[in-house]
Amino acid sequence: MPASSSKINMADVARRAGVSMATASRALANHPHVAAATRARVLAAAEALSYVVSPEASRLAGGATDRVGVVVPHISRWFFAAMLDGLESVLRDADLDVLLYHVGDATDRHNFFRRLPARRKVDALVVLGMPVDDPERERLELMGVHIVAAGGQIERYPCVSIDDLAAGRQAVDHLVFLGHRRIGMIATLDPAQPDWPATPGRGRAYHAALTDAGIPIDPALTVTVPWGGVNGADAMSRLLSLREPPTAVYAHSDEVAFGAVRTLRRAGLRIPEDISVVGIDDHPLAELADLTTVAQPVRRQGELAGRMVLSLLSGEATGDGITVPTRLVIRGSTAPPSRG
Amino acid sequence: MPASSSKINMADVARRAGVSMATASRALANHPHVAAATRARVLAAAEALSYVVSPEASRLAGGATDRVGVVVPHISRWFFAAMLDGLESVLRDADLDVLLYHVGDATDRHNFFRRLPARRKVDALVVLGMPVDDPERERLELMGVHIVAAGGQIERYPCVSIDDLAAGRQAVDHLVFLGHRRIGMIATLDPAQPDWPATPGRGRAYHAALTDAGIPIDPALTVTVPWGGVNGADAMSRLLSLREPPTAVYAHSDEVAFGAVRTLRRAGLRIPEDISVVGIDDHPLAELADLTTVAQPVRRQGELAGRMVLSLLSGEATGDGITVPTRLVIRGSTAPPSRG
DNA sequence: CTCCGCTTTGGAAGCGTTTCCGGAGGTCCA
DNA sequence: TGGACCTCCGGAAACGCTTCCAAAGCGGAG
Repeated sequence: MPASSSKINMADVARRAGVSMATASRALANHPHVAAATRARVLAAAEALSYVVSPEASRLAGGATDRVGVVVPHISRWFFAAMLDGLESVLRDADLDVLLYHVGDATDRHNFFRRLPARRKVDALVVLGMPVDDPERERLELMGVHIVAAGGQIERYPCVSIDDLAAGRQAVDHLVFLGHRRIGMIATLDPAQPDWPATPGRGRAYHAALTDAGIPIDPALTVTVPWGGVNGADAMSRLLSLREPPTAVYAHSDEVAFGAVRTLRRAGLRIPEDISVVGIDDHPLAELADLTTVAQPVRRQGELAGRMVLSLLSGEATGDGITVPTRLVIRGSTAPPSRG
Repeated sequence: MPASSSKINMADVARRAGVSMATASRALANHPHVAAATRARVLAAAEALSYVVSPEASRLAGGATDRVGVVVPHISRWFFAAMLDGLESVLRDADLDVLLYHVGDATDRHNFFRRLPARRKVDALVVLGMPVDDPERERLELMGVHIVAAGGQIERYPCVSIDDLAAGRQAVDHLVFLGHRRIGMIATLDPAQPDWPATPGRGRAYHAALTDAGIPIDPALTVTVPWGGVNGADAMSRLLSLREPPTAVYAHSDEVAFGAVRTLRRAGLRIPEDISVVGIDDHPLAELADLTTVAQPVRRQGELAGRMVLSLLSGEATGDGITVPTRLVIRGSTAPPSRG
């Protein structure tokens, strides 16, 4: 039992390599101005002793934490989980640890931003699908914490996301193209941030598409509900109870569309013969449900956000943001309306 | 601009409170043998200076990291994400930070366990739905890292999970009770750990239930596929191509069942009139899909795992594990067979 | 041949806590 | 009244690293 295994430190490595601690530190940290041979000797010694630098000591002495925080409003939603997946893979490959923070409502968020930077726990922060206001941002930058946004429509920060307006247009234009003129919309809002419409672009797209097609906008055809499948089902019920129900429905997200489909099926309506349904996201189950949708590369967005963090940490300037493309995926839930 | 705000340390607090650093440290850490008045004075000083102890320094000097790691085989699957959600909420309430590690195949896992404990990055580790072998466990315990398992069938470690055998029986017994005698099973395996059947209990349940009901077991009625919706669809196709297809299907998880449903619908079969389908998990979309399933409290399991970590960290002994109950949820995807 | 400047290395001063050790004062009982 | 013991507190030594400052070695320009 190598009882020493837990006590070896950089001094041991330095001794074994026949150099000073200063040199050992430089070699291990890949600093310049270390002779190749020396560096190799140090690395070999470290390997032999299976030595790893103590993150705490390193950080205390001025190094980086090698940790990045991720702030998520809803951990268990597919969208965020998939994003997190991509993000984590990139960060892990770069030997960075991922600290996960769930931040629900505005109060949570406020507390979070107040406490986190206190003693730098992370080198960078990735904020998924929620806003960051100026004071918060300033505070973080002051403490040397970089910040990247993803999956939201945050304009003022380095950010990777889709173009919600374009995505929405792909969905609604598809319905218009099929000949629908009475098109319902199920918009969603985040229950945790009720005052902040989750995806305003998707709503604007609806109006723009109808206007462009010369279709008058009937406010009764828009229903806004908190995100979620059952709420989507409720929304659809409301739409069905209209004197003149829509012949097609545009849901802001696939999960909501699934709910709508349930309602329609229970009402005995056939999809797409009696009514068309289109969603956004391309949730993995959308394929199984045969749902027409607008696909967005979710995991990829997480990866890109990770890359962004990496370049930020390495001092490179990043562009102001990346917009990833979306793509209409036509499946069996949409068809021309049966009657004019 | 309080330029000093980022430089205040415990010495400042101690000075302001008129005590030594030793006392300040004890007061802040809630140690005994500190006069109440003194403690109050220190706390007030800390508050006034909005001081927070440096985790790095604290750890370096012998404290805890106040971090716990979570190891997950698949971040974006609902099951793991939901578990993570519950876990994070408990841990965050206890002021512990959550480090997220995605570990895919066996190689990943090996590397992970080799590297992690090197320099204690965490006080405890929660392993979600994957095995931990004895050497790994020993190593961790040696380094003072506690370990808790969840969502798996790991018997030898403090662990929270459902009883897979019981859950499977609830599903299959239900089909038997309805009068089905020709029951198919879609079993899954984890693509990342092909040699380690994901949920052996669910398979055993099938055999036990049929045997108890005096139904002979036809190996052709069992199809094993990698986890996932599309694979579930494939499996169902294979089952349908049998000379004598089943009148009911038991899928090891809801996502897989969704795939099966798709295949059945495409084949023009009605559910439940022509064929019954039952899953396990009670995925949020199962309700929308009207799928009969066996519900398990996923988020709750995460919370319980979190509590377990908490008591482990506070030195309390935990029982060897917690088994949470499952519950059959009968929806519209199951019914008696149409013909004997 | 000397001086300048560059690369490479070592010494040592922190970084901000925790905790061991010891001392001061007070209480309680014989 | 004199220990024995306990509570409360301060001094100072770690903890393991990074980096500033200097110094040593060496090549080439003048």
